[in-house]
Amino acid sequence: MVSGEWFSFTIHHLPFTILHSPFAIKKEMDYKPREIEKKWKQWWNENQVYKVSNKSDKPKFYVLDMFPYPSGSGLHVGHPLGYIASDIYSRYKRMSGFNVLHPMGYDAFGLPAEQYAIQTGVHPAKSTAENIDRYRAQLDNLGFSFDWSREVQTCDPQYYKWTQWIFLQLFNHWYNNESDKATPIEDLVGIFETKGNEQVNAANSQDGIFTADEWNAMDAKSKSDVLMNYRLAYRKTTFVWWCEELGTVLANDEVKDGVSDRGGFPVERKPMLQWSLRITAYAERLLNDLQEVDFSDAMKKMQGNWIGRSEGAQLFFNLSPALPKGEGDGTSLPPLEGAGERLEVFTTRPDTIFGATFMVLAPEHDLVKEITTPDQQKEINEYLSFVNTRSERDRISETKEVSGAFTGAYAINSFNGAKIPIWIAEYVLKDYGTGAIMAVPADDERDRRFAEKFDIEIIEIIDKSMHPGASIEDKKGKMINSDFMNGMEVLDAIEAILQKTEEMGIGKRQVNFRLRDAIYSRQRYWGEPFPIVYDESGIAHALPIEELPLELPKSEDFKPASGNESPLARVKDWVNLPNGWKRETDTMPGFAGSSWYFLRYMDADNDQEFASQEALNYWQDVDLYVGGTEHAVGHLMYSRFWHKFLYDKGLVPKKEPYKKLLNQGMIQGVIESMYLLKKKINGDSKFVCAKLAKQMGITDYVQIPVLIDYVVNYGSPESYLNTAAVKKFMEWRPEYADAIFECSKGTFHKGVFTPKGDATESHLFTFSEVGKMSKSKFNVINPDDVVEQYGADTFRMYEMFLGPIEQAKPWDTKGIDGVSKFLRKLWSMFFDANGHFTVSDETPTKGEMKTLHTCIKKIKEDIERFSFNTCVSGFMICVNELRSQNCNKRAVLEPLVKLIAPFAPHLAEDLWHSLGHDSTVCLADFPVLDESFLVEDSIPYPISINGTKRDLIEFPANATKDELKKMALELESVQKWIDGKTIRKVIVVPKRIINIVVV
RNA sequence: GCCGAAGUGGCGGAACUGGUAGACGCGCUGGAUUCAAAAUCCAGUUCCCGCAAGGGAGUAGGGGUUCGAUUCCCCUCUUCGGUACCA
Repeated sequence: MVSGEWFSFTIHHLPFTILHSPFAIKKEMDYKPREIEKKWKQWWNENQVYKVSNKSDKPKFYVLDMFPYPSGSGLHVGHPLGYIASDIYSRYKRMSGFNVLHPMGYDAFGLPAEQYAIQTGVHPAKSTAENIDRYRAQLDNLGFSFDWSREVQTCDPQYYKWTQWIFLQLFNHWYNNESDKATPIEDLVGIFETKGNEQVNAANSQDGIFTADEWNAMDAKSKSDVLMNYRLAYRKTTFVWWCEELGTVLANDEVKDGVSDRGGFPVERKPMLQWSLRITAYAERLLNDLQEVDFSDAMKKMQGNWIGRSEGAQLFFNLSPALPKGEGDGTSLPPLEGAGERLEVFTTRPDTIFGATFMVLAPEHDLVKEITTPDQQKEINEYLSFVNTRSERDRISETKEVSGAFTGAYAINSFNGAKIPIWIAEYVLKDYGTGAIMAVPADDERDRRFAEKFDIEIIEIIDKSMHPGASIEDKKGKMINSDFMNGMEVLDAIEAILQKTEEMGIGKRQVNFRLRDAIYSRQRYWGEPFPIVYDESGIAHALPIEELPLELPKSEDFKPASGNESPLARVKDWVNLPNGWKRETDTMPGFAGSSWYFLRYMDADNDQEFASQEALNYWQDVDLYVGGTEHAVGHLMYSRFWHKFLYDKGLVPKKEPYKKLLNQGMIQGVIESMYLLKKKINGDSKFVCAKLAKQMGITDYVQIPVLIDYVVNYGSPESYLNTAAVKKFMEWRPEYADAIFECSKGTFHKGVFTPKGDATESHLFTFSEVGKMSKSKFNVINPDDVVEQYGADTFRMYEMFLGPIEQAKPWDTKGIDGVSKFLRKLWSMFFDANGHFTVSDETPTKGEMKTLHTCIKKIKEDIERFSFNTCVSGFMICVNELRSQNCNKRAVLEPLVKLIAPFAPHLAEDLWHSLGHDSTVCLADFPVLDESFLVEDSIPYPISINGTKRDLIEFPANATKDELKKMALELESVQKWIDGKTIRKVIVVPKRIINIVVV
């Protein structure tokens, strides 16, 4: 550019440019990302650009990332995907006039650090701190705009003080179903003292009813036991998932497919005394309030299914003792007392009662012992021991095969006096409903299988002939063989029987949830200690707030203890208090700290409260929460539950913690593996080429994952190892130093390649598949390496460019060159070949302004709908167009720099300062769209004949429909197609298309 | 099995409310520059027929609604995610 142009600008227009004549700035001509990134990161840091205040005139906006668990392997390229998206959004909002809270922290308690400690002896506190340092360095490398002054670590006593405090609040409350909110436990004591528990409508696990007198007569321990059954955090013996390998109990969502989610170890059902949280009290609200939040339908569905609400009825059946063979009415049943006298089942289809030809109890059901007749005792015992040997995996894998045993006892159908035999079977679960069902083989698939196997009568009760193809769930058909319901439609019959059973006092409407209370105890060291002490009689007492945080003792002995004991039990001087009381030795689970961390960021240093009311009222809730779907039923449910509890207490202003949830897809890795023959050849291992292995049976070989760095063309079907790679592989895995490597080109053995034909080197095909990026698959790509080569801005934009944020996709470094090239092009628009700053203050052309404003419109719209991949292509189009226009005008380039600042902040900051600014681009105003630049004089109209495009013609933008129609029909290209035909119709869609229909 | 999401060139993907299918990028092909390479720049690139002009087909497959369908409806197939004796 000619430098003379620089002095023609008007000074009031852009006053600062005078300070920077083109001669004053001498830049390196090339874009050097690593240099400028280092420089501006430091500058941002020194100037505390990202620090955010709780006081502002601007509207608030809270952008939250799911904080990471700092694992030993560090971040891989998949982790930052969500962080980049949220960072772009935060920066965009900040520039658009919002006071943006965008914090980061660490979910630092958990099993892996402890497993690592057991293997290596390194204390979890130490390894966790080291991992956090590493994560921080990796995160810093990517230029995120986090306000680190608000960092939280869940293992920090100043943080978990409040985790413990919230736990104690849960401990000190019960759930009142009448007012539908959590209520202080003192209130409940007051009710018990005056009225007993009969009138209390609470979420509870209490069996039986007591009067005020009975309550008042109880000793302290009994009272404490009763109250425990009402608390929101309670201790009870329940069947829990026990993982022997991990030495701890696990929650429902930590068990998948019958094995532990972490580590994949077997789990078993076991009755244990454990702390639990009564999340079931909130089931209905957790379900209903999903309507208010902006989560994906898939996410809502997942949570809805997990909660699993079903409407039905609770029905009671009188029991009948089985008559001993060949005798009169002598009974072998002991008299039952209290509620146990009747069998209680849950069913969604009370209308089918006349088809109930047997009852099934869960094997663990309390009644089993009491009702089993002597004749059947042996059979029942055998079945119970069979059930005991079955792992959860067995039960899951054999869902088609039914098994069971007859107790010898009967239930009575109150409507017709029919005697219904009572069985026990694995397929009925102790946990769900009442742990007992009435089985209707005519109308239930499992019940039918069972009846067929054990030759039990099947009574058809619904005539579905009018509804061919309708499933059982459709609830269609006419009742038959059903006494007073005969002829009714199913839905009417359900209503009729519900009324009747309620009148007769043998049943009532009931809603059931699949959701279980959350087991909250872990027999581990590396977690929050419970702020609970037990007195001599075993009554649990809350620690007073002054004693919080109850710090985790600095034990070096964190190995799992024998039996069900927790490692903390061995720290005797910590457990045993001077007054003879004992501390709880279990620790809290991983989800404890993560259930409320987003609130702590609002006021992270507060040592008086978990966060001040002022801060909570300012920030309110999370506007945008970005994270993976894997937390759908765990973390998200727990934190919504805790938040609702705090809301009941008036401690947080909103019912729901997260307004909008964005789920980023997983970035997967490519797993490359080699085929190792199971059979050794003369004592040596042998690997064969993937193409050879395909011809063999799957049982002949095992797949050995190989470090992807060695593989040529990794990720493609043509991936292979050449001779050099095979050598590297042998160095890496010395146990295979003497192995034979056979491929179609020849055989490699002990450093010698024996070719088949004239091949010169080995060409050992490997097998490629897309899968999880993980240390054990040797396919981890460290973002640091990519950043080192291309720079953080390129990395950020490339990750966004890969595809829609919500979609899973495999990492592929090919293609990053395109983004890198784009940023260099953008850079080069500001400098000439000699590195002179060449931005001019000339007035831009209409075309240049149109290009700019088209881009502004696109970027703004696309950021707002989280379509970051199309933003990147929008920038590319803009830069390509401006370059073809040879644009170097400040009035275009300066807004462009601001536009791209959320995506490539380092580059933008550098150019921004080159443009003469002293303040940061991060807080500059985001460019505003001026539609007037987008107005067109003419519009290209596709002309189609019968829906097929035949021409593309520019017509004046202000032409009327009739004019357009006339002009279109006159076109030569149109005449050709309509010649000799009849025009049926001409459709003119202004600004879109003209379609001519001919016959 | 049930629930949910998706299926578009050689590849990643675009087309937001039914209106030019394949934007943008990678890769590939040709050319310029260079002693040469890298880098850069220019041109081309859905498939089929054709030198071309042009024509035909085409968004997993089949059917439908419509002047017009990647988009809406029905059926089938495939892939991914969730969940699973839930009564």
